[in-house]
Amino acid sequence: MLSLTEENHLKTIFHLSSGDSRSVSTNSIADALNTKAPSVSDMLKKLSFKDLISYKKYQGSSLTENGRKLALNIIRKHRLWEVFLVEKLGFSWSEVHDIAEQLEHVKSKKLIKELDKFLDYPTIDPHGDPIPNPAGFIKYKNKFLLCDLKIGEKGKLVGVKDSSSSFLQFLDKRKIALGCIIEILHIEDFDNSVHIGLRDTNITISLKSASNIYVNKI
Amino acid sequence: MLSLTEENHLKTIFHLSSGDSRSVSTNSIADALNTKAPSVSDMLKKLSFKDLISYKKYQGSSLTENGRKLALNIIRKHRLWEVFLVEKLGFSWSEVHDIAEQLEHVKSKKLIKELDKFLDYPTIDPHGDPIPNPAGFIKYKNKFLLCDLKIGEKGKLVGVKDSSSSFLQFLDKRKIALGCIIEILHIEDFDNSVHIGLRDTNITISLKSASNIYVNKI
DNA sequence: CCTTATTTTTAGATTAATCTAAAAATATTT
DNA sequence: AAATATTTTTAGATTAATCTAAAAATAAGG
Repeated sequence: MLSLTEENHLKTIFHLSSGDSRSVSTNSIADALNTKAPSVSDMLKKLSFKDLISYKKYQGSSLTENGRKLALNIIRKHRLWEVFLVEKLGFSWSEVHDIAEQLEHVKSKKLIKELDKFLDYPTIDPHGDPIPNPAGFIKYKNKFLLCDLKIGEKGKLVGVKDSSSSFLQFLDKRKIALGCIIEILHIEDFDNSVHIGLRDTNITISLKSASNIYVNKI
Repeated sequence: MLSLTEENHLKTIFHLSSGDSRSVSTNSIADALNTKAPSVSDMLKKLSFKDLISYKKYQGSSLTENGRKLALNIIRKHRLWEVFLVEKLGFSWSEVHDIAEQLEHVKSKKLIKELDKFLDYPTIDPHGDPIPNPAGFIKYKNKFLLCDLKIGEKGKLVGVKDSSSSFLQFLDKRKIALGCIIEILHIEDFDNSVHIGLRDTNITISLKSASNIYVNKI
């Protein structure tokens, strides 16, 4: 049985390695978890001993197959709970992360099985991220950053890169939500800000914002 | 912010004092929490310092008004989650306790507010226990133990005293559920076992079982 | 009411998770 | 490639939660 801290480390390593077997630095884990490098160093030894990560001193760490399975299971739980909070309890997509961070650690196979059924087997969470299946398989869609579209191209919003609540609320204020059709109208030479067309308005957003929005070209 | 252990101690003191301001012994808390007396002793000091219990060495402890409020809030969460698990996810009443023990510690006022609404403001949990309101008020129904009914009297099952899953499964097997009408047909002189009439069968249960079933006389 | 039994607390250790400060390894830059 | 900077690890402490064993207080019984 994993402790809360062990689970959080596994999940963070997964996210930082982008689901890959890429090696992740100790400091980046510490930053992501709001903790300090020595704490992470200790945990890496422990997770390595349990064969959940492969770790050579000073060389970063990456998930083993076992570790990846466990990480994906936690992420599965997190995302299913997010769907529950939005679909059933009426939360906004900007409010659910912190609550799901707690719910994801509740231990019960049956609970997640029944929750999945109750939600009618969703495949994406409220931010557009794919929900791993019970076996730990995750299906990535190929998608583009809004900033990579050319002028005149249109995309359908399918996700965000950084789903911090401040960015999600920024989108809410502008009525930009999952599924919106966005057209690139113009890109400012001066600061690369992006003029976009929505259903019934045109607005300008910063390059940083446009680099945080995933779309499918249409 | 209370730790998980602090929350569990408060809840246990509430249960052992039957919701009263009665004083509770250190050992009884240790037994209920599957821990040892010295651990409880330490925790009592801490909770006393935080003004959540009143505690004089060697004299047992009881909840303060603050402590009672917090305990009832945890119990509220526990019971709402139990309703969710049974009503929405299809769990049996014998399966929900351990999962609710975890869910009750999730911190989010809004989560419980919305869950309550989603469940349509239930007032009792799947075992017939009353759900405290958000202000920490709990409404006890006056109810009788089945073993206290006289021969010929009838009662409607409204709760169980000890809701251990083994007892609940015992009831399930006999198709005895919340709301059942039970009539006392006969009490054996020899061992005080109780012969009861259900909707379409008569069976015999032990005195111990009959002392664990709450009914409203009808 | 004094002796014995029980309960409760204190004392002292242990484990997990954390930290700061210092040492060691790796990376960078002239 | 030597000097400097950065990253990572080790060393050593701290806090919370736990335990066992021993001491202290209370309760029970003759």
